[in-house]
Amino acid sequence: MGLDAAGEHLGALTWTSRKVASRQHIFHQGDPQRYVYLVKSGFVRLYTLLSNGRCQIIGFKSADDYVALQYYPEHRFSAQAISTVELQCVPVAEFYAAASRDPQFMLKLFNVVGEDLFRAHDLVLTIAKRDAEGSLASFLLAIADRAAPNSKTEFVALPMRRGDIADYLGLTNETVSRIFTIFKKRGFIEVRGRHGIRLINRNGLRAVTDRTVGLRKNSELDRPELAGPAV
Amino acid sequence: MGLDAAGEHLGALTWTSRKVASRQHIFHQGDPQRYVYLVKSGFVRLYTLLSNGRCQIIGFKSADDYVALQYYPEHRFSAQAISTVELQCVPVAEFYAAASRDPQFMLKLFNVVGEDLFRAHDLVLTIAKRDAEGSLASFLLAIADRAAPNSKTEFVALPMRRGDIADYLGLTNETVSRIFTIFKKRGFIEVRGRHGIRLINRNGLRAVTDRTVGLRKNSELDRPELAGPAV
DNA sequence: TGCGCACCATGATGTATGTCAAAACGTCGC
DNA sequence: GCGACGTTTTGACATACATCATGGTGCGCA
Repeated sequence: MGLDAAGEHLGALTWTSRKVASRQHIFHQGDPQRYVYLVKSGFVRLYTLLSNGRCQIIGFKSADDYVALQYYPEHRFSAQAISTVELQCVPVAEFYAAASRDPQFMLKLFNVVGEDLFRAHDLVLTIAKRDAEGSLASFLLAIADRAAPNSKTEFVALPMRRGDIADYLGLTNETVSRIFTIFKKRGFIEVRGRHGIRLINRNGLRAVTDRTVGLRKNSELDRPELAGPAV
Repeated sequence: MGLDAAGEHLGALTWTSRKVASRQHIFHQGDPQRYVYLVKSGFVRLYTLLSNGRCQIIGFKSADDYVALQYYPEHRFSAQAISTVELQCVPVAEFYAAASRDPQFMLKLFNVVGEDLFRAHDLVLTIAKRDAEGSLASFLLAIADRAAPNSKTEFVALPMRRGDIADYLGLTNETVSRIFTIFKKRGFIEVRGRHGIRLINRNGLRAVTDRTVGLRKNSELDRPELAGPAV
């Protein structure tokens, strides 16, 4: 998914390296989009600012993730470093011109956005009609899996602050804090300083994950029927 | 965005028409993906079913919208008709093979998914940390705009049930119902039978839209700084 | 045209989580 | 290693919304 996998045509592109200090913005929502970015190291948070000043975090990006992978004149959200970040940047016009010449790469980009879409849907599932414990449990498991897929390591880095998690899950930092304490007391996790935890009991978290509110026995939902064009 | 705009290469594809009755499924989450669909008329709801039986609606599709526009072996959500629906279907393999031969069309597909992604982010904004009135106001304005962009017509079709709106916004049908009544009493809307409303006071709704809960004065958020690779 | 059922509306009540306040803690600079 | 600040934690309280219960209504079908 990184530069290496970008196909031969892209090697010729004018990638520029850029280092961004923690808390600095990479770009702002509404800015004209000049570059497509690829994260090399560090963590980035993407957020939208509403007219009333509210901040909703819509995702976190880390190494090998693309940022602002869209073909649109202006940025639709803001991107801010939450740790020291190293990026590679390529001018948008050049990027898409090259991609258009390489259908295989274009398909790959299509898939990357498709994954982002899937993640966005997942975020909706995580926050809608789920109680706060469920949301946080879901988040912790997801971030652990994303950092080290099918790994059994217990340590998980949490580079973002509690407030960032709250702004991501649609909670308040107080609630996030309280639930960390609850999970700690139940022996699900162990807090290692401010930027990391150890997942001691993943199954405990998984059990919490299924809890929801607002569930109504919705009839006729998933009855297998024939798919495809024939009737 | 429709078949017409699909480019010359796609005219040769074997599109099949299919008519689906209300409440019938087009495909189920987990089914192997065989076709890409293009809605010609009617309304479709897309939803995910969680292990605990909860149903989260992640979107509604209508005329000229693609459904299941992803390059992935199985469907990641279910699609169900909420009215009589006419579809056109094309086998996935054939679809992407043709798209790969037409970079311009591939780029178009990329943009369609990009729009879906934007909508998904918008859904997150709509439901997270917003009170129920804000969510519903947002929803009504969005659906009105989508059905007839920059139009002043007051009538808006609501083909889905109250429960569907609830499952979309992360509320209960009772709450949705109550808020419809509130909006009615305030003179924002007028309910026209079960499947339509008239937007009488859009600005009233817009005012409600900005209300949130859980807002904390998040410092250092959107201070304009320099974007791009240079520093 | 009218019946019946699914959908919708409204009421009473409990609870999760937001809000406000203040103390404790970890981290970063010196 | 020390101090100071921003972050996190904890507590007391308020409230919006889910829940449970019941009655009302539009609409599809005979």
